[in-house]
Amino acid sequence: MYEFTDAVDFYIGIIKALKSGIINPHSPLEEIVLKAGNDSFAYIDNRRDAKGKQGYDLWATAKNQCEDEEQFINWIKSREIAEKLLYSKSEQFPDFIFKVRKHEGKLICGSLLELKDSKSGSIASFNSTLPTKYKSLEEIDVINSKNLVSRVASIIDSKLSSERFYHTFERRCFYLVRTHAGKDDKVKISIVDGSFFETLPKEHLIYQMFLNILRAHIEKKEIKIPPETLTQLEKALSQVTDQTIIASSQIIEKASVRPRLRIMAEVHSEGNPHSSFYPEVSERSLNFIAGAPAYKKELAEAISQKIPEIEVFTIRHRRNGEHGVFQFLF
DNA sequence: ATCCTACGGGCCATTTCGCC
DNA sequence: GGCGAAATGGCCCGTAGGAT
Repeated sequence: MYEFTDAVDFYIGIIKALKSGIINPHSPLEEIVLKAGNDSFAYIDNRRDAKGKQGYDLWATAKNQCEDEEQFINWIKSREIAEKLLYSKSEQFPDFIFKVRKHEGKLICGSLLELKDSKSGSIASFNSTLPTKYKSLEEIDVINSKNLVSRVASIIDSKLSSERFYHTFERRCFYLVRTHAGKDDKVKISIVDGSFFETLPKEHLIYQMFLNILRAHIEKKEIKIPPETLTQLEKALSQVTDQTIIASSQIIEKASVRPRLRIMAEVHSEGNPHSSFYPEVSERSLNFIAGAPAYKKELAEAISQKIPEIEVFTIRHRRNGEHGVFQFLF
């Protein structure tokens, strides 16, 4: 049992589901996740369709522990979950959270999973939530400006949610990425470690962005700003770190529109494992791609033991170094 | 000629606000 | 406290023009 166990189990789950034919490479990503994930989630963002379309009830286990429906509803309400939220589509970050586990006295797993589906070869844009390697539940609450996600997760994680570091321990972020969706000969699907996308702290990314905009204007208008002023500005702008504040629409005096600034992020091809940068990642493949320690020998052996036809190799991310790739061809 | 990337855009569900 | 409107968060598609 190690940090990546939940993601690896999930990867194996997808392969098994593909092999058995209950899903195919063109099934909706949500369906792939739910059919492969088999009761391993502590949070599902779209609980409405999970239940309605895929027959996956996040609350099934919790319900079974209650005597009847009424008792369950009362219990949920005592945990500050309104009944109408049980099966809603919350549109919060993230799409899925795996259950936490305890190993040698420490919390592990509980990884986050985001879905990105795209008809083209590039990864669908990130809107408002910049991709990172780790996030804690506490940070998720800040991103969402509410704590629905952590409330739901802690109910499903039941006893383990009272562990001391439950809300603060850093959880791995994984991204289930599909490119060339619908094209049978070109489609690629990968579970990608957030480290593939995050090569700089996101705070750095944000203020550099504002500085770039400023520089471009200075250049275009051919105006001179003393270097000291720019240094001061850089210092001031480095305080701009909170995407929630950035993304809220703003009231500008005398304006009858409220401008809204949302930071979206497009993945560079060096950060897209499906791009021509990484020719080793084949078409018609399902991959698990992660930085250290994922490609350590023990893990590779454990995976190969379960699914012998998986190929194991490494690719080199220009900025974040070696990443292990587990590849299954379909 | 074909592929790829950057950018712009459309659209919609849920949540919160604020009025009655 | 209920209700409609406004605010917010999110998804990913289409396309022009550059790269190969």
